[in-house]
Amino acid sequence: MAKKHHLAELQLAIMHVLWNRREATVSEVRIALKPGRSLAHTTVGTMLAKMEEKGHVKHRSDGRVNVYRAAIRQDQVRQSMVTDLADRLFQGDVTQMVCHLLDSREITPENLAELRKLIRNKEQELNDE
Amino acid sequence: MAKKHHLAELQLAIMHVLWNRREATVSEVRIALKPGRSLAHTTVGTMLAKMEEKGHVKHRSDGRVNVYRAAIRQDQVRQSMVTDLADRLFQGDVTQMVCHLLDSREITPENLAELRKLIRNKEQELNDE
DNA sequence: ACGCCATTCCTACCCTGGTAGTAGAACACT
DNA sequence: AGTGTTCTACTACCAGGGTAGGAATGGCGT
Repeated sequence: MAKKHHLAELQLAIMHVLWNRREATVSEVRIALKPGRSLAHTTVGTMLAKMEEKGHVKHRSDGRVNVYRAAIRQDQVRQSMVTDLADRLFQGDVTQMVCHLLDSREITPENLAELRKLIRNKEQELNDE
Repeated sequence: MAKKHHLAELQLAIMHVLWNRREATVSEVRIALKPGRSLAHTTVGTMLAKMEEKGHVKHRSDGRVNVYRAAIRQDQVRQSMVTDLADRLFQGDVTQMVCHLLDSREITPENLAELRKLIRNKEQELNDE
């Protein structure tokens, strides 16, 4: 039942690394973060430790190296954070939110086509019950 | 140019109060927050002061009472926070985000109809250039 | 006139995210 | 064996959100 997975900036970035490759050491995470974010090795390590306390990641020891992996799924986090924002910012009004989303960035005709399809499917689902 | 209006939980709640009524005193904000959130008078005052430093709200003095009002528009905040989340969580993939949004809560057929219309308008816009 | 009440201002505190230094273990090279 | 690198663990520190207590002030009821 949708625990509040509230991941902050850096934490999300780290999770993305972990979601992409199944496992990663501190160094690997640090390297992966490199473009755009130059952190000390220890910083990444500390962050991972904190995240482990919260249950976001797990680790196993391989020799003297810690290998981390995600302990929560990307869907769950996306789900929970999107829902959260929809509530906090739009009082749950999905339409409003999509509206802002469409205004917020460049939309290609392909995007719109996809969205149309998405909605059609959803309508189908509703009818099937 | 889309400043990062990153409003946290309580701050957003306060802004909502200020957006709904054009102006409010500390007490009024406190009362409005009451269902679900019982804060000391001073807490609300402190928060408003902090938010004023950041330029989120302004105030004028009416007698000995401070009357606060929003200094940023709801659209701006919505825009900036939605965009931000889309980037951080979906690398900017709007379709993905809408997809999660549709799964995240109860959608009525009316919602879907609205969304369809929204997309149609958007497609129209694109064609008009 | 005097004590009570509401209100602001200032200060303090705790927690979390983010950042990193320092110490110490383990290997690796010469 | 000595020096350097890499890694973890521990500790520290700052900023910001959130929370509130105490002091000061001015208004109000009786």
